[in-house]
Amino acid sequence: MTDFTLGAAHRTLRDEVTAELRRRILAGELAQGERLVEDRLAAALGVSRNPVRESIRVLAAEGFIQVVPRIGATVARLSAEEGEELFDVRMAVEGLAARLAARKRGSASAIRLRQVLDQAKEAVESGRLEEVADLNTAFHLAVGEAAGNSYLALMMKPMLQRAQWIFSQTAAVRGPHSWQEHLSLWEAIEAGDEDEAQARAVAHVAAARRSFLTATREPKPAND
Amino acid sequence: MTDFTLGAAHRTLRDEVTAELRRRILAGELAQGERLVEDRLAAALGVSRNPVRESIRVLAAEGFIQVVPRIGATVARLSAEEGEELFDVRMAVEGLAARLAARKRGSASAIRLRQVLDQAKEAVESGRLEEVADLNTAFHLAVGEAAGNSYLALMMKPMLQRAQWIFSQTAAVRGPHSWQEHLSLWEAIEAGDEDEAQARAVAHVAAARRSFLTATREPKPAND
DNA sequence: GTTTAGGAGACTGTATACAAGATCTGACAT
DNA sequence: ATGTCAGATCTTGTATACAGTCTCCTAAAC
Repeated sequence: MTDFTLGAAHRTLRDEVTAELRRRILAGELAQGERLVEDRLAAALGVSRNPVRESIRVLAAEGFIQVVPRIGATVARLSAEEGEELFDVRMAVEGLAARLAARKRGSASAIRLRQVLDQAKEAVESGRLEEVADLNTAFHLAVGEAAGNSYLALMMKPMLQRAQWIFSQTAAVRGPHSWQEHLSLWEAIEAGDEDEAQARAVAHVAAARRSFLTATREPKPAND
Repeated sequence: MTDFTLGAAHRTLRDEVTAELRRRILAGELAQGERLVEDRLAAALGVSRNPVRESIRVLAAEGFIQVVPRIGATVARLSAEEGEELFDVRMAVEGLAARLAARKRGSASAIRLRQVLDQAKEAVESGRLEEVADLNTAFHLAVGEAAGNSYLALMMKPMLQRAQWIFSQTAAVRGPHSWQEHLSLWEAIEAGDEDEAQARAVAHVAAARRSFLTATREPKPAND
């Protein structure tokens, strides 16, 4: 069978492997610290070691995998502290993203924001939980893209995926309340109110941090 | 000849190729948009295509290289706008880094700050220009590491290298004045004054932006 | 029982091979 | 002169091969 995607739109095995490994890590199917043996991954995914190796480098650069030369790769470990630290970075970065998005209101990518909100509303109501998590990341990323700052978007993507990972690991789900805050952030962006947009984005991340903290401090033993 | 580095400290060819390609891009030896043919790079560096390919993925994740499936890799292009945009991100991120570093003052990595400052003073006085640029990046990164936030440091590294690239491309050198600001930032961090540290870091980046803007607006034609 | 040497097996790092798509060249048709 | 089509060439994507190192187990020495 030949492939049907042409030219630059072609998805290479490497891309698919990268996406699949990232998905498995985010979904918790690959546990923190778990050893990643190239041979076995390659066999499991039905490819050779080469695409797997390239994927491992990419995921290592994104911080999901730790590589030690001549020893091998493992899924990264996230201590509770490291989890909490990420929220500080997010507040700074996402605050900026919201501000810039408000400044640039009406750009083409602002439409995408509304789309994601609508999709999410539907997914929340029908209780498709995993999809909701993806849409959450998609919304935050869309804010980054609406900011019209190419490096900001580039850098936010792995940051937000890492945030999603943290939440999936701690089982701290926030539910519809979080989407209310998204809607409120969207309104501020649409209104072009920079200060308000930044404030709401920061408050939203701060709320997420609180729910992360209560989730880690009580139900589950910290994993260290 | 066998290698002398043992265990995890071993430097693989991939690591060396990555470092060398990054260096060539930062130094301008590889021009923006330049085509990167795996065969030729491999031959030029005396290795096989495999380490080169893995390097390309890493540098693409860092934003220095653009990869199009089945077409190939090119050195990324930086428009003047994209260059300017990075400063916004830097102000947010480095402001946070300085604040956290001040909060954590006295940590082991704070000593490193002073070391870099001393090395830089020497390098500035003897006019070793390329080394000064590296030390500038090293100082900013050291602030990030002194913040004691693992993701912050991880994410700042490519961001600062990108900043160094931008400056090397525009030939906007700031000289000793910049190091005065570094010293001043260091003092605020040492004093544990969070607000002042953040303010000085932001002001420092803002000053860098101004010097970038004057450099691009006048002497050289923008490369778009 | 503990320690150490040795060797088998497992795994990574690197090189090479091959298939398929992308690009270029030049001839031919209009 | 312009456009288009076929073939040759270049380049990437993927698989396979092999060498060197690391790990772990076993057995011998103390």
